[in-house]
Amino acid sequence: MPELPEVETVRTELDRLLAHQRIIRWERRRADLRTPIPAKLPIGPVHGVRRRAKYLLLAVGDGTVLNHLGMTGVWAERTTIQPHDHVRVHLADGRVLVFNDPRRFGLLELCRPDGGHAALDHLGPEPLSPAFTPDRLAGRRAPIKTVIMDQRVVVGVGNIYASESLLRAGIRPMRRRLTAAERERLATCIRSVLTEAIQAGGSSIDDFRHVNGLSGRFQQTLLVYNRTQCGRCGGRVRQTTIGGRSSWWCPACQR
DNA sequence: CGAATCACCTGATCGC
DNA sequence: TGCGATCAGGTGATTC
Repeated sequence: MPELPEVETVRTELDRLLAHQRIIRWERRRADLRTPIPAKLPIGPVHGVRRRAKYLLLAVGDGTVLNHLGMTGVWAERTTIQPHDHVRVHLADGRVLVFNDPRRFGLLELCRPDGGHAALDHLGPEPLSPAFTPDRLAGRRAPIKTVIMDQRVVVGVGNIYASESLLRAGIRPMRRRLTAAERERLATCIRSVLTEAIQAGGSSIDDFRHVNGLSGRFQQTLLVYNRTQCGRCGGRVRQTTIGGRSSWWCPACQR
């Protein structure tokens, strides 16, 4: 479900909520996420919440907890208990932070003592860092949409923002081997789409929610994803399966 | 090695 | 109303 803008939105909110707080207990209600949630997780003062790709890293006490929202993972501050609540994090001030994930593609694990984790080892550059250059999109023969969703090429782009970036860049998702000018345009559009989506608090197509339960606003700005009419030219949007994922594109705006 | 396919899991929706 | 088929924003294993 969540791509970079959604994870970054959650990061900001968790960081604010946990600032100057102390975790006194991790209450594990059910352990069966993508991998089992460890029985023992670090407690103590929260030093901060960082993000790498679509992963969240919570620095707590003398350890770091790695979290991925998968498709349907949501963090919420509430004391009630709901179906699919996997973990309840008890804070020293009495508040409770809950991780809820119906589809269980999420992840909650302990990082190595050095703060790293195998899941982070082969990730490409952050799209909003100078390390993400257009030449990252060269040298692959797969459809370009599959290439930009490959987390080894560049991180943070999922199905929604891949479609939106390609619409903005005027490139059809099934195209292979782009020209240098097209790679340049696409890299620029990936950055602008993600930046604007972060500013809008992410997109809530289905399950994504802020920590306070509110929806993102960027879905109002989407031009092709899950649409029948192109938000740019008004023409009919085509839907095709690429790399096993539903893909939307505009034959008039994209070549 | 890269590319393509599938599996993981629950819930919502659609057509009959 | 009920039921089966299909699909959903991610990732990783497997196969060719």
